[in-house]
Amino acid sequence: MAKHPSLAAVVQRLEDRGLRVTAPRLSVLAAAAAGAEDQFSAEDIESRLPQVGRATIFRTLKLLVEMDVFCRVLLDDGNLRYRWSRRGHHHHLICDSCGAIEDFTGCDVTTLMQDLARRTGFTARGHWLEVYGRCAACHSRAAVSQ
Amino acid sequence: MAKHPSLAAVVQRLEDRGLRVTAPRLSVLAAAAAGAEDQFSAEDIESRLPQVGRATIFRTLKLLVEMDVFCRVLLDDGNLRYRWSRRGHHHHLICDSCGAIEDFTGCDVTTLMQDLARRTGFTARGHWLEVYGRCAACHSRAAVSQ
DNA sequence: CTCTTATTGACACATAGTCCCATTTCCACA
DNA sequence: TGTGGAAATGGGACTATGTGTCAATAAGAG
Ligand SMILES: [Zn+2]
Ligand SMILES: [Zn+2]
Ligand SMILES: [Zn+2]
Ligand SMILES: [Zn+2]
Repeated sequence: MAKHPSLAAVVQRLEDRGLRVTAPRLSVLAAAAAGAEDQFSAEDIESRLPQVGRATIFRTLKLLVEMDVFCRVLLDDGNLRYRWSRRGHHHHLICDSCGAIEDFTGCDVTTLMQDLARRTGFTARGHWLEVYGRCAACHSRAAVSQ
Repeated sequence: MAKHPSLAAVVQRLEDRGLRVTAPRLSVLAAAAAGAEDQFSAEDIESRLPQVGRATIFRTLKLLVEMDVFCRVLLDDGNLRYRWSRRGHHHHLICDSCGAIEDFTGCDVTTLMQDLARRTGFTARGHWLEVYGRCAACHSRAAVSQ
């Protein structure tokens, strides 16, 4: 599975929404794909694109998040990262020790929500979940160095 | 159940940690208790306490969050609120329509986590969950106005 | 009452954005 | 191929939410 969708697919989705395919938008996509990491901060994009206005960068990030091209990841320290979205409902597993982020689908909070509705009369429309811990790679690394 | 713990209890916890009970700290607690809402922003506190330095307000908020006197609530729009913590592991149900926040204990994400570990080898240390939807009161209000 | 040390306040700086508006650019259509 | 109108941009000011520094102050133990 590719780290991120083809540019053509994103362009298609922009056009489908009647939005323009502009140079700044393409630059942001390129800058997001350029990093070694699969995650990036707004600042990363800014510094990779000094010729693009800051307001435009934030507008574009917001747009691409709305379009589910990128998703936001809330780190344990409260900082925010962006990441190519795997699209559709998913959450993130964030490794404390190496900082890697994995996606995690098959979120089964529904039973939790149903239980909730029964108990409190609150109907959930959505939720935000981030999981912090230690990834498999860091586990084996730790096991080896023991 | 009281909206917030007694001042004496908080003072006790400060002393237990060897921290000083100072006028600014007491003011922040008073300002947090003063609002009509059970939630408040850093800015609310600032505006209620013009005589207290901004840095002190943020330092105090941070301290009280660490002490689990307050908790942070992440709204759907990304804004942050503070709230008297019910203490211990819990999450929030945030009503889209009236903005009310309810606490929700008995979070059973553990099975989810175990499943996760089996599938991905990721061991969860903690998690952050906020639930957005519609509260019971807003449901009945909607039913009446139909 | 006095000493030590935690804490404060002022201010500069940082990050993550938003808002405004004149200018530019895309692109549908003639 | 040209062009008008809408969409998007860039620059700059502004906001919210913090953090870091440091000299001055004050809590509270003895
Ligand atoms: Zn790791
Ligand atoms: Zn989910
Ligand atoms: Zn409500
Ligand atoms: Zn939980």
